[in-house]
Amino acid sequence: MTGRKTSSTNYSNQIFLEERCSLNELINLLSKRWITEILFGIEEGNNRFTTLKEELRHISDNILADRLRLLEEYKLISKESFIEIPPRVEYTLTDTGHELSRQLEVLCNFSDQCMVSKKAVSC
Amino acid sequence: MTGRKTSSTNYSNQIFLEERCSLNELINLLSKRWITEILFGIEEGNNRFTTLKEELRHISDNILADRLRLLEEYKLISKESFIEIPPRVEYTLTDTGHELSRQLEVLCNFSDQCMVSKKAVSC
DNA sequence: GTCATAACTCTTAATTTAATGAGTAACTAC
DNA sequence: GTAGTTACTCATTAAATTAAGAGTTATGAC
Repeated sequence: MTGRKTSSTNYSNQIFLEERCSLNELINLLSKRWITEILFGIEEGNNRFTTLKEELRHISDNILADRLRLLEEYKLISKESFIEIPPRVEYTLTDTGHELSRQLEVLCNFSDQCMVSKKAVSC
Repeated sequence: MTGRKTSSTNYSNQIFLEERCSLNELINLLSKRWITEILFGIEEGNNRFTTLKEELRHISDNILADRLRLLEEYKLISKESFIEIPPRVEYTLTDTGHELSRQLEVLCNFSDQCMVSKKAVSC
């Protein structure tokens, strides 16, 4: 999870795209592996680190931690820590998070119909 | 552009996600760099390799070729080749492609409002 | 005193993705 | 006969992303 090399063409191209359209910024976030499932999981009330980890059986700890951090940074989820031993932390969707989730469900219906098995079929 | 290693955890996790929800397959496609801009470009009538290359100033040839191939494979665009010298090839959106483009515009409005400068603001 | 627990962090290694730069075909204009 | 055109392909290198595995902290249960 070390930072990017901001002097690379790779980086400046990403910036070019994000400046052209904020959709590219959103897609860049959504394309991080596991992130949609984490968002949907939290929406459905699966709101803790360990239970999310159980649901998404193959995710590794550092990735889950990173994704939760990202979602919080983008204000799509918020985090509440309870001072207990062992610690308890709960995540919930923000209003923006709920709105995104709703939009993604629409897109999901589209992909269900149109992305069957690696190739689109006519809608 | 060589193939993936299908025995990796990286690969099997991607499959796990795509089987969980087809949205992940769609996002995986949309997350390929430049692909949304190519889709929008073609929608707006910028329908040739060279002109797309000019519009997206920093894209490299092999990436553009790969993205066009992908979009065609997913039946979001179709390709017409004219037997001329120098060759001429034109791309157009399929019905599915138009529908996707429409859906992405909605998502784009969302991201315009909510992804201001790397961090979401309340809607 | 050893183990378990939750929610993480850190380093390193494997894998995937994107970029660079050269090359191709077939013809036209100069 | 040299350069220019379009729509590509190919091999190599650079960079980014993901995964693996160990470590942390404070406490309660045994």
